[in-house]
Amino acid sequence: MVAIFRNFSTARSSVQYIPRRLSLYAADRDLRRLDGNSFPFFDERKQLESRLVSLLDGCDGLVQLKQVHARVYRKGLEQCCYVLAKLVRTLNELGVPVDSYQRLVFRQVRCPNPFLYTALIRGYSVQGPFRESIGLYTSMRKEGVDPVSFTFTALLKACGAALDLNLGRQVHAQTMLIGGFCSDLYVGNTLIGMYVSCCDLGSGRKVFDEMLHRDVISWTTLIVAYTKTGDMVSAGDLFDGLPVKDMVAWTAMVTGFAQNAKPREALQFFKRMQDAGVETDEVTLAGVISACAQLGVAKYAKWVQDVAEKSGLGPTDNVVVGSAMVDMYSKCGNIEDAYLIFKGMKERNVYTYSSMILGFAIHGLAQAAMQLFNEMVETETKPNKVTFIGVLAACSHVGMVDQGKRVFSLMEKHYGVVPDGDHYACMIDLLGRAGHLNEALKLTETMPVKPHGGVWGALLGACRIHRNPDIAQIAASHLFELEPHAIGNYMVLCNIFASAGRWDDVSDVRKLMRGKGLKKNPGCSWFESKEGEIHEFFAGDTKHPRSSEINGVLEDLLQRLKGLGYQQILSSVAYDVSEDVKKGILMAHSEKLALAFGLLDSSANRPIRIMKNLRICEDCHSFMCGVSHIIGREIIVRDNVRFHHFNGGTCSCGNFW
DNA sequence: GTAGGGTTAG
Repeated sequence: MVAIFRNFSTARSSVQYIPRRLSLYAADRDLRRLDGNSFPFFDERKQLESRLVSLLDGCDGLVQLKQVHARVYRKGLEQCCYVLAKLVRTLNELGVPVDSYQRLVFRQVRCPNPFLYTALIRGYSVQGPFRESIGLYTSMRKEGVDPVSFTFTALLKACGAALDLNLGRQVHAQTMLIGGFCSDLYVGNTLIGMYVSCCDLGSGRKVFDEMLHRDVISWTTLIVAYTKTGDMVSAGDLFDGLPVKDMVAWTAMVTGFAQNAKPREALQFFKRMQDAGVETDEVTLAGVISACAQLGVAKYAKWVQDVAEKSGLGPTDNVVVGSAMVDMYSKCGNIEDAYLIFKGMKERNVYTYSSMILGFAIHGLAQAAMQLFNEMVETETKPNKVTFIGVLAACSHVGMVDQGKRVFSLMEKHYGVVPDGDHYACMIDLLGRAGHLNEALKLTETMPVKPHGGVWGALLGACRIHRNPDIAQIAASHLFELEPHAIGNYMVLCNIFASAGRWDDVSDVRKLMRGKGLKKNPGCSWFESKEGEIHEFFAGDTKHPRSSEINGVLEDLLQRLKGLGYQQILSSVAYDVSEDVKKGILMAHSEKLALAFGLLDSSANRPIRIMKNLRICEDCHSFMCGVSHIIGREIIVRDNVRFHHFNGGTCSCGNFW
């Protein structure tokens, strides 16, 4: 593929490339120019052409389109590139495969003009095979037909879709070589897009910097490129310099923050956007809702639903907003509201179903998830890879090993979704949680794709549940290579060694962490008060104004639980200290502080909702179970992985998390 | 002909 365009720089002046087709095309063009409007025949023909084009415009199905095509023939316009280019464009829009119809139309034309060529090139650039676009461009040039600017936008799009940077560079060179196309605004913008798609942000930036004229699209293309690499600072700098900001540019920033796990910044930006009087549409809202989902706070969920309803973009009628809200409510711990939104939606797509299935999964409602999946496959909505992650996760969280294995084996055969590393991670999780650690290890070592951090992490997590320090060491050695800075992995291994009383190993891991300059993430829980304020608690925290009341509540709960036979689980402390110190550490865990505050603050009969940044420990889990029994109220804890619904002394996770 | 989207397991 080196320099496929080598010969074309001189194509226009080279006799060998100006054969029959060009002369025919030129003759046709000249004839029409000479004809002008002086002949009544020409006017008639023009009218006929326009009528056929508007007929094509109105076609919304292949049957209609074929009828119009037959009419084109009957009227003797089967060589008219103006009408045929429109026909090809309409076929492209309908998603008809280029080779099945458009190419046939094209072959019957003796001298295709640049627009007909471009229409076909565009077809390939959208649906592939992308390289066919280049092939067509090559023959176009061989025939001496000059490209137009949107020939290049189509070609560049194909290069971007094919992720072929080399080819993109060659097309870029062509735009400069054959006559100033690179100064066309559309071509410039598409060039930036091509470089960005091919992961060459530097070249995209260079095109942007050298453009004579830019518009808001040039800026936004680059802003999005920065947000996708996680560089929100550069994105923000560009945005600040953008002279006229439109809704799309604002949305790119809001969504960028949400996608980079900065939900508070996303909401702040959205508020700025509203203050600037910029309109909101479903895409903006999708980003805002995703930010609210990450915060997991009921107050924000209600607020954003209000905003959506007021903009006429409520979840009932808008599938994008609705799907995002299903996810948001389930991540706010409110699976009932998530399901209400889901049921109320007029249209549901793969995002809607996947969000709901994942919602059921993280709330431990495996049967509901399976049932919904079965309902889904009876609709026309095809499950995708995320849907299967939801289904497998649901099985995993309740130990439905056989069901999970069955789904996994049918994924590719029945639904055409090839299992990737993520799906294998789910399977390792499923087997490992259920205690089949050797089988899980074997699958990890024999899986057809290279296991990533998620796979070894699932195995390590299973070793923690089933206290297997030996397999844990194997998993951890891979993890420390793949994710050397992920503190959680080191902590899990510490905990596994601590539970086994292997304090020398604990100390080795701590040394390893210190050597890499890693520090444990402090445990943090938060609770939303009646007034919608967020109260944050760290482990061992005494800074809260009601700290002494909180301790009083905890002491009282502890005594009452002890009366029912509760014993503190000292192995949850990964420090080699005395029993009394361990007991003290356990009672100061952040989720216990949040629970006590929740009891002081919230209204009776309402569930107490606590959020936590780390996984809940065994002692807190057991404590929460007991408290839910004593107080007769539901306690919902969202840890970094899933939700626990504590009710009447048991948890929805079945002590299996 | 060019820009922004919601769901991802440990």
